Amino acid sequence: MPELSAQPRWQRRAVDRPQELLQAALAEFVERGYAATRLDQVARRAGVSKGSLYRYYQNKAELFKAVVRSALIANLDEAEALASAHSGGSRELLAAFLTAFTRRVSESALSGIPKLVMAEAGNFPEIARFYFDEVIQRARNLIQGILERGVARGEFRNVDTDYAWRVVIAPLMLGILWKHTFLACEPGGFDFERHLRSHLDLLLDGLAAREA
Amino acid sequence: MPELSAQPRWQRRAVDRPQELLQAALAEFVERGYAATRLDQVARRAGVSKGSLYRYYQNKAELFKAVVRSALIANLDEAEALASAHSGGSRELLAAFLTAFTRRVSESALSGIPKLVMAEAGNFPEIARFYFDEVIQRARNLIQGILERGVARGEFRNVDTDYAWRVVIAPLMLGILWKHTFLACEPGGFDFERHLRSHLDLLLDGLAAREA
Amino acid sequence: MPELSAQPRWQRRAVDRPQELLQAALAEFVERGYAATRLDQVARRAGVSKGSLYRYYQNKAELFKAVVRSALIANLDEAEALASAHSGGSRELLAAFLTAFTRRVSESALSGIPKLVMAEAGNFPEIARFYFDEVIQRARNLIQGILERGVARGEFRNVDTDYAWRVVIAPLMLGILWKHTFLACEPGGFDFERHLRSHLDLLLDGLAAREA
Amino acid sequence: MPELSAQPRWQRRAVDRPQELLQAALAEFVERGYAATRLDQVARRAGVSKGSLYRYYQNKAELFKAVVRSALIANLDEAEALASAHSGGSRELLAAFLTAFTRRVSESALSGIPKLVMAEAGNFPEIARFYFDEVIQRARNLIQGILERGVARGEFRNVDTDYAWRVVIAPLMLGILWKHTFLACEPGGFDFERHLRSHLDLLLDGLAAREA
DNA sequence: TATGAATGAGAGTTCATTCAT
DNA sequence: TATGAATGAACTCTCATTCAT
Repeated sequence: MPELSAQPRWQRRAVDRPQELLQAALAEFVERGYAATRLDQVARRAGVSKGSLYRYYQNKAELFKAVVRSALIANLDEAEALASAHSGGSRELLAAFLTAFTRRVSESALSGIPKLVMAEAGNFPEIARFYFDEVIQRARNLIQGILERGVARGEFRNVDTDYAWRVVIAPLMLGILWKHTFLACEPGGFDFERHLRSHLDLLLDGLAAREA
Repeated sequence: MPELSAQPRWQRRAVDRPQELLQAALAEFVERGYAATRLDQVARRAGVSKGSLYRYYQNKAELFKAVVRSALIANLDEAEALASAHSGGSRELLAAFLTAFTRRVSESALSGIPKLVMAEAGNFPEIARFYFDEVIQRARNLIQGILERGVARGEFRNVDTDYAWRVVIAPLMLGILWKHTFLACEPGGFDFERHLRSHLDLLLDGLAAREA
Repeated sequence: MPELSAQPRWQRRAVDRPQELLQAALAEFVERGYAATRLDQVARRAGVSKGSLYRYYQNKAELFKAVVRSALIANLDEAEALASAHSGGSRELLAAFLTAFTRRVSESALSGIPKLVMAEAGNFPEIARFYFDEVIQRARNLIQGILERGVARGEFRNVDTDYAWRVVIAPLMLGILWKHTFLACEPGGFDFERHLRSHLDLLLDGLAAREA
Repeated sequence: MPELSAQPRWQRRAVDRPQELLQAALAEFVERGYAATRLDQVARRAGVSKGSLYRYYQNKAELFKAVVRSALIANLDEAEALASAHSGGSRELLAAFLTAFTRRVSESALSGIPKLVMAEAGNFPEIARFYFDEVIQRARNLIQGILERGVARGEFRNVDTDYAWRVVIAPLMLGILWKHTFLACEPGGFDFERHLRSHLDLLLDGLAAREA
């Protein structure tokens, strides 16, 4: 009675497959970069055969794009949600956003994505564009919005918001970079919290001593 | 009949070749990343045959390291020189340094190196370490020194200099990133001068509005 | 329309492939030596693509070692079996062994292995050592054992068995050499049987005329 | 007065060059085999530039042939000389020849040549043929002549001289082989003198015990 | 449908040979 | 004439992709 025997060996979790593949691929791509990533290894990590990959993704480049897309999309919604919680002062709002983002970077493996995008932008212009449109632009809208609101309300000085938003964001990117590039070189490790505090301190109050 | 045999098929240029090869390789590596760069293409760009590369560099990895090393070494001395010109106030000193660095990034092709290092750090730990030791650490000494001097002289607030130096540097890195990753995505281009002004403005005076 | 798509372009033969590859490689290595053997050619001879070789053997050197190992191992057991058939006089035993070995050399393609090992010993010390340990030493034990037994039983003169075994073996090696090096040069060909008879005749009774 | 200055830097010893090159090449070819020998290395060993090689030998194959030829020719005359000293008994003559040859093998670097020829015979049929004609055939004439003379004079048994000569020679070849292939594997080394004694002992008197 | 053996284009690398100097 | 930089064909090896099973 062959029919009686339960689930056929494959199809086990055909539904979860894409997710598992994306996770495995994300890890490998972040670890080694696009070119140095072996599909063989991705498949092994996901617990499937190399051939099966091609059932879900047309080829390596498509897999890569899917990885980036899916990783970003997961994050975008949360960021947006955060942004709409705009009660309170602009100062607090900005701090809240930067804090939330820093937490995320320090904790999640997803922070590998920005690094990946930067590294492969030359070979994948569409990825760069996608990231720019979906991440950078949204971040810009968010930050610049906060800045303009703050200026309008008299909480912030009248800064050049068209460019200032990048300066605001820069230490976040540096944090990502540090985590993925120089962590191994720092003997004492890197304290994200302290970095955040330093960032907020300088950003809000500047370096200059105030005369009494 | 001198005209008969026109110019020779190739020339012996043992002295200049290494430099030419490094330049060609730098351009290709920055454009495509390590793995996607074809030695064939590097050679063609330098105007030699693929085999000639191997007279000067043992293999692809060595060529890569040589590219990074030579590009960095050229820059380090100047940075150091700049640092020793320490007359004047700390505020001016800091501004001078950031300005000089921004100019360099915006003008020279060498700014591709940091991006390259970040992208390949995972596959070339020694390169990451080298960059960290020779560039990052020097920059840290420089910046942190200026900060501490400024604090000591009462020109700056008493900030956490152990971490603040990274915040100071972050917009420079973002500038590099922008140039090499997102320039093509920005319809209006990127104005390094304005970015610098914004950076200095925020860094020195902060966001917060001062009460009268 | 079954005729439309004729036989498949290739077949999966994971079980037989290694053997087929070894055979093809053996032939090529013997014919040309290690360095002059092209993997391309080995693959073609085995009826597979170049890339397939690498599924079964890590690289050329490993393929070479596998060839030598597998060729030897096949033979060793038989030799051993032969040796244990030690009934009868020592004279007959020695003759039986030399005869069996000569037959094998004259008939099998495996006799190319010793020649190969000799030729490549300089570049593959491990192969030389492997051959020495697995073949030469066994042969020595076998022959020297027969000699000592013969001496003990009064069948042989009291010869220097520590060195004599090599003299006993020498004409076998010469036979191998002849087959693989000078066969084409001998207009009348080479008669292994006659060589063997000559060998046994001289070995057992020597050259010297006996006085009545 | 530029003419006054003594010998121009090259031409130093243009006459000796070929000899020096042959020596260097012999050493390299014996050490590594034909294919693995680098002309670069040969040139360096001879103290000239790679390009200069081509002034004396058309290409690698020609150099190889010249090496073999010159190495052999040096030896042949001596062997011939030895052969003509045919006073005394056949037994002594044979012993004298084998002794002389063994000495030569154990001492000179030229014994690498036979090994080289055997190894490369497949790729250089002309070399094999040359060696066969110039060395093997002469050796055969020599040995077979001694054997026939001995038989005719009643000093030797009536052996099959057409094949016996090879059996006589075999231990010499084995000696060469041992020196160049298995020397490193023998912990106690290899005593050529003892090998020779064993050879002569067995060859002349055989293994068989004589009944009283 | 899942597998992984088989493919084959293309990469890095080597080196005999040539030729500008 | 001697040199060694430059060449380029040819090789080993890799791996994304296909397809027989």
